[in-house]
Amino acid sequence: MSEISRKRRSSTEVREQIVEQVLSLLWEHPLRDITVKMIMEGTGLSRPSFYIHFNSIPELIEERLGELEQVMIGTTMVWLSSTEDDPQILRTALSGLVEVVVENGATFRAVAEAATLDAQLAKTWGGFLAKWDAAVAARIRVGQELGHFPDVDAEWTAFAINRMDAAVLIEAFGKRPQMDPESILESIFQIWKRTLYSSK
Amino acid sequence: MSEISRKRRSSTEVREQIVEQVLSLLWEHPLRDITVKMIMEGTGLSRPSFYIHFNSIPELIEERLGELEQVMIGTTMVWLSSTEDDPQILRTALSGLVEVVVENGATFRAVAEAATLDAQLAKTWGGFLAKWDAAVAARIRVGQELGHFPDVDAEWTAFAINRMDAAVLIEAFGKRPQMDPESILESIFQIWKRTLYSSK
DNA sequence: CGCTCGGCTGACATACTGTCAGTCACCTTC
DNA sequence: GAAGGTGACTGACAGTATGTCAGCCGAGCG
Repeated sequence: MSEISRKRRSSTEVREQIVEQVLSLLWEHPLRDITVKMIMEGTGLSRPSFYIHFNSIPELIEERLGELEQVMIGTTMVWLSSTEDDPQILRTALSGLVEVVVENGATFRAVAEAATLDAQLAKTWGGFLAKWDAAVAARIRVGQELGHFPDVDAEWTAFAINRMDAAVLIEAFGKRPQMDPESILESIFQIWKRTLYSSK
Repeated sequence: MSEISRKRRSSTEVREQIVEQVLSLLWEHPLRDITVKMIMEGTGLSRPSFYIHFNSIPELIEERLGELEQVMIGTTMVWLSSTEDDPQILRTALSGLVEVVVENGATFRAVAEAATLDAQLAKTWGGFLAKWDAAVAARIRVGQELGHFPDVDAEWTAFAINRMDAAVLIEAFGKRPQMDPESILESIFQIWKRTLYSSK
């Protein structure tokens, strides 16, 4: 009998490996099929080890959402903070959004799926969307005050059009094969543009 | 000890009672909190009895979706089959849609939630949405041929705007307290109108 | 009256989750 | 280099849900 000498690794090292494993599983399976057992089989560690590093699968996914949120704010700030009457700025922002979701579609899909499974993530995801609603509504109001945008209700319009973005991007890029990014970008951009910049 | 004399009821009678029980639970709890045990406690029958009438909770929900689909087709046909260049017809159709979801919001929310839990319902829900995509895309093409609608991509636009409707209506009316139907109708109507009838 | 049909149930097998006492590798300190 | 602490790690367990099945029993039929 050979003695197996176990190597100890740093906590962050293992965490990263688990995350990597989850992300790779997410591209191949819906969240409902992913178990802690399945995740840990890909790491050479036991199932309980998962709980040393994360409290649950939804919590792990929630962490990823937080990281992606930063990136998304960065790519859309160009439009949110602009005051010009130029739809191309909006297009740039939406294009950045599309790029982020094309890269991380499985994570976003998992967030949406896990939100129906886990009360905590449901709350976080709802808050995430609400933040966008508020930001877009504020931008619409600025455009209206400057006479650029039509007199639609800023809050409800932001709500509706953000839900479109979320649903479309997740369905289009949440699993492989993904839909064509150019076509998706063009179609949602047209809807945004016609809704807000129709006077042009 | 008193002997409890059990009454036998017809299968359809029990089925209806179970459905009723599920619908009432759905208005008060997210689907993830609803168990077969919880459902059957409200009926005076044992848990296994559930499986005599339904194979699973998602399957029960799927049945309800089928019934609602018929109603929805009825309320939207007025626009889908029209050839006039009048956004008020669209508004009537959307108004009917809003009404159906206001009444049955919990069911639609449950469908969306169960779609992430159950492969079969995921397929049905995807097919349901795809049917609407095709119908709306066809209507857009008709409008374009008549010179009423702008030259957007019919398929992708239908896809995007339908996803908006589904996400908005479910979030707005899927749980109580519901959002204001008039405001929601107005906001999604404006987006549809500006996207398709912008020349007006 | 006996027989069958079908609604119904207790009990079981299975699967996943989350926890905990206890083990073991590695690092510090003396 | 021995002692001791820290923290990663695991086997085993408890809890809870699902779906199934052999068999019970009420109702209607011949």
